[in-house]
Amino acid sequence: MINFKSEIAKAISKITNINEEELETYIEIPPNSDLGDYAFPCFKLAKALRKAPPIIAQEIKDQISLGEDILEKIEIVGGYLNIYINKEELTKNVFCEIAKKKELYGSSNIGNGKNVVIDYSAPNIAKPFHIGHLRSTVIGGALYKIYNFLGYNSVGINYLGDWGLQFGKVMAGYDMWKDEYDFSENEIQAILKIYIRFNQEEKEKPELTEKAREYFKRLEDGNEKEVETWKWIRNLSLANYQKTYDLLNSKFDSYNGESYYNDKMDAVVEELKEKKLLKQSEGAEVVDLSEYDMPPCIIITSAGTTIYATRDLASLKDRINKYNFEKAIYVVGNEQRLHFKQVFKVLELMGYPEYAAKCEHVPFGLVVDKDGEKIGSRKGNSVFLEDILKEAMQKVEKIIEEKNPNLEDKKEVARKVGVGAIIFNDLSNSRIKDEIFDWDMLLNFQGETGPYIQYIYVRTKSLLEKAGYTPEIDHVDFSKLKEAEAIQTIKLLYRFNEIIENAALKNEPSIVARYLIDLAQSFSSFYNEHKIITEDKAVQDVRLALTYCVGTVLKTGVTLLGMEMPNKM
RNA sequence: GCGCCUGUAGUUUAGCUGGAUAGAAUGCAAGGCUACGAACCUUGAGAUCGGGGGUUCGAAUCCCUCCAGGCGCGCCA
Repeated sequence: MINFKSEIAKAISKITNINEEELETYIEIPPNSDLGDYAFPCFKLAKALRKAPPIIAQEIKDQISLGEDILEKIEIVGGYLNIYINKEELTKNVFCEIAKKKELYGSSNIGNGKNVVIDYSAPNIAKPFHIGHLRSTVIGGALYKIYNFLGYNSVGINYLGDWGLQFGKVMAGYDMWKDEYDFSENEIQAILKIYIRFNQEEKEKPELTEKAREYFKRLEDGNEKEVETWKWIRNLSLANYQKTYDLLNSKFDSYNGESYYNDKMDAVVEELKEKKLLKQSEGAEVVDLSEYDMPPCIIITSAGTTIYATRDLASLKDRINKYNFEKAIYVVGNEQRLHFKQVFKVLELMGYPEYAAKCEHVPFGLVVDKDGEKIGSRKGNSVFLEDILKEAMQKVEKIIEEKNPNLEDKKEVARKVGVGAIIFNDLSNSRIKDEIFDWDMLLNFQGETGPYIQYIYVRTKSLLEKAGYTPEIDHVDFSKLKEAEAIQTIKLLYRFNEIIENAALKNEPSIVARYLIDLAQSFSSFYNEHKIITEDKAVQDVRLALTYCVGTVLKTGVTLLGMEMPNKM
């Protein structure tokens, strides 16, 4: 495909003798398509060239040499150089590329097989998998697919919270109260009930905490009975989580959680000691970070135990050795910003600055309820993610009954649309802001939503089927494409790869989500205004090709976000 | 107290390496199905870009300051 932007930059570079890459970053897309397809703001060069912007613009316009296949015309408006590109050539490029690459259109190999380790989801075993875990799971899952699409080798790690005092609590509670609960139907529910009860009773009976510590100590020491119980609970939880992961289409390459690093932390502590980074402070062993305006990073508690920073360092070292990563991404809540800043700094001080520079914390806002309260497991207002997904599916099924009662595979469509609605809702807004969890909003399928995109896709698909269309670009007569009819949509299609690369650069899947909305809206307006199937065969061919291209890109984009496209809805 | 994040139509928001008229969606008002699918489309009203300074040809965007909300600031993760 022709890269119009870089061709323009190259041509301007020849005239001005300014670095091509620099010029390319200046090129913008005008707010209004009447002002051209690309714009070059000449103010940027005024200082370097010591000339007034309009003069620069005139000079560039007079001297620029770009082939007819690229350039249609250039106009000067204010200090801007408005560049109109050859639409026919653009369209040909886009159509041919999509027909050739199909659902790989937009992909690239800039990742070149380098490993990107993505740490996401990470539920706490023995605690409910609730709505709070949705964001990490969904954002991480989208990044996983996006990086793969760009040629990276994504490694998804589910850093399970499968170790710690919480297990002591569950085991102690289980031994005390197991006869009071029904384990025959839903074992995991019973365990959760025990855990919640333990936490409540613990407030009045501190001796329960002691008891939990004893149980956990026995687990750490490898006592057979506790280890067996631990395995049982872990497997049970994993099987339970898998149901949610199946619905969300989440994949992981490793489930190495905290327990996995249990025996790998001594080495880290030793290394820190060797490198003289550890300091005694208030009975604990810490890495002093005051030089970097940060509080100290605790490595060993005053009780002599390790802590999450220790585990994160151990896991980082493990990931360096195993994957030699190009990037290590942690999709973890905003509240842990400082923690990761500290851990990455300690890694740097340990003598791995090149890897520390490749570590990125990808934070996201809380999921809060309508009153702005954090939704957590402690207050008992927890909503299981699985139940939410199921409720969304039921809601969609009801809508299908109303709108399209004769639809085949209602359940399957309801799953794709309902789950898609929730995923898309989570991804369409900027990561860092809090997400308000509100049933009415979540299940409002109007407007900028997943179902809207799916609906537009289904329309493209049924239209192509009706026309018996197969993607043969050769017979398309591109001169038949009148600019005003579809060019906005085609320009969007052209930018798809740029969008994906930008989303990866910023670790921001919402860029893709919003792009898909734009594309769907753009096509939808086109579709509504113009008959696709018409008498004029040549025009029809162009429009069908466009329809095919839009459908293909919508599907690819949606898949990257972890959603599925229904064939009908 | 210190640090970080957030503040844009009634609501949810895009734009934030400064650039052309601040884009959407929802809700509201009006219109469009004898069908290439109305879960759609078209049109309209609705914004002191949290307040105040500053930097400059130009600020929602950069700097300072204040206000509001959230998160974090040593042995939970």
